[in-house]
Amino acid sequence: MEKKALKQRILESSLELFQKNGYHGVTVEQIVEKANTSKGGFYHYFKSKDELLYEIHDVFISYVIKKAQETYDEYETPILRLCGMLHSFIKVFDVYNPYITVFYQESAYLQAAYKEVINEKRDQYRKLIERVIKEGQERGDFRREVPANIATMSIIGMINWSYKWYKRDGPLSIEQIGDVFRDLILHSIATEEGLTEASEQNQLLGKKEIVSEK
Amino acid sequence: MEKKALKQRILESSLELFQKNGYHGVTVEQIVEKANTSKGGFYHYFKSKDELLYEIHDVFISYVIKKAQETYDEYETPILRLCGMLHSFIKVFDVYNPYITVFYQESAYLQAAYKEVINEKRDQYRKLIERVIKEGQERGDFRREVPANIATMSIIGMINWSYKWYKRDGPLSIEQIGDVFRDLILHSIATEEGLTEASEQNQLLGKKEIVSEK
DNA sequence: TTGCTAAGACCGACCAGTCGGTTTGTTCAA
DNA sequence: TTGAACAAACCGACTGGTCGGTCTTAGCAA
Repeated sequence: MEKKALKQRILESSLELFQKNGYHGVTVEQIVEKANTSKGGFYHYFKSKDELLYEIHDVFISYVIKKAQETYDEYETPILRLCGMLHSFIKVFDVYNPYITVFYQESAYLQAAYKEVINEKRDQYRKLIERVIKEGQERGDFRREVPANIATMSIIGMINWSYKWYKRDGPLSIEQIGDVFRDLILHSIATEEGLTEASEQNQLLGKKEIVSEK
Repeated sequence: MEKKALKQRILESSLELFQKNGYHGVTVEQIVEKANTSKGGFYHYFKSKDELLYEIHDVFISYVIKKAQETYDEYETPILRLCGMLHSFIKVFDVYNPYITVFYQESAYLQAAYKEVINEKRDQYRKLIERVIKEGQERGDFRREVPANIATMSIIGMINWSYKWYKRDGPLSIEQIGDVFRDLILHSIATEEGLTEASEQNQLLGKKEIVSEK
């Protein structure tokens, strides 16, 4: 934590500390010390500790939305779009890992005004996934009897929860986990036709299908 | 909050407040006021605010484990066991709703010693589900190519996440959600044979299959 | 009288945020 | 080229308020 711009240093230091001790388990004093600066430096860049928390939230959710939207635009079919979004979101876990923990653990402590902004964006993300699923149902790729909103939340839940157990240095790589998630999700909502289409398309893109070891 | 034993009143009051404002967003003073007692009353029953948090965690996770174990013992086949455990866990959301929120939101703030005890129990629960899945794979009910540990965490994640969006007075009943979850999970991990077996058995137990509206 | 339960005034540590200041960088007139 | 004038970046001692926890006292049942 040295040469970078001070604001960035503060963000990274706080993130690391928040992840370990929670927002309320960390004092501004500690952040300032880890970032190698002072109270003055901190309050020069942030109006308050609350604002810092908000900024962490906003950086993260904005990035996730951007990635999802890009993926949506990149592909044409619901299946490819869904797989792509899964893939991109899973990958965020590697890069933005500390952000994620703070995002899901501490959002309760956002001030009301900030919380509203974040919830708005969170909803935007949800709606994009739901849209992909609905389009897939219309096209016959996904089973129509599954309520799209519940399916959406299931998928989001399944992935999001991994922030609780996934460890970068654990036995499972993020790619492995992503492949299994894709497999599970496709099997859970795709129709027969959708499933075969999916395995064809994913083969084209060089994505691994999970297979029995023996 | 009146007639009941004071300890229970304190628990319920704190739960309600924690759910709304988070552990650190609530003072002992507020708890005491809502429970219609005093600091003296509070510290007579709890060594500290931390201990109260621990007790909330413990009551919840112990109940969940007990229910899961009972369900395991009640049924014979992996499919019935899994469906039963889903059902019982989903139902906990209605009864123990405030506990769940606190459990998943505030466990970061448990003191190290307490945290260890809770993690131990949490693991116990995870292993029970994983066991059912592995037994199902051996029996040919569940697809063998799916890693049991990831499947377990997917299922847990899917269900757990619903504490973030499920509302008791929302448009979706807990039974509806549970039915959809069961459908999604079975489709995601069951084999062809497992699926047909599941629909037969669930029909016997009077559980609804989800169907297209039109 | 004894012993459990509870009341509530009080304490002291802790911590977000302030404020008067210094240092560093930038601009521009002479 | 210089250095005066200004501004932005950064420092850290201090404060005011908050809140978990203590302690003395009081009610009351047995």
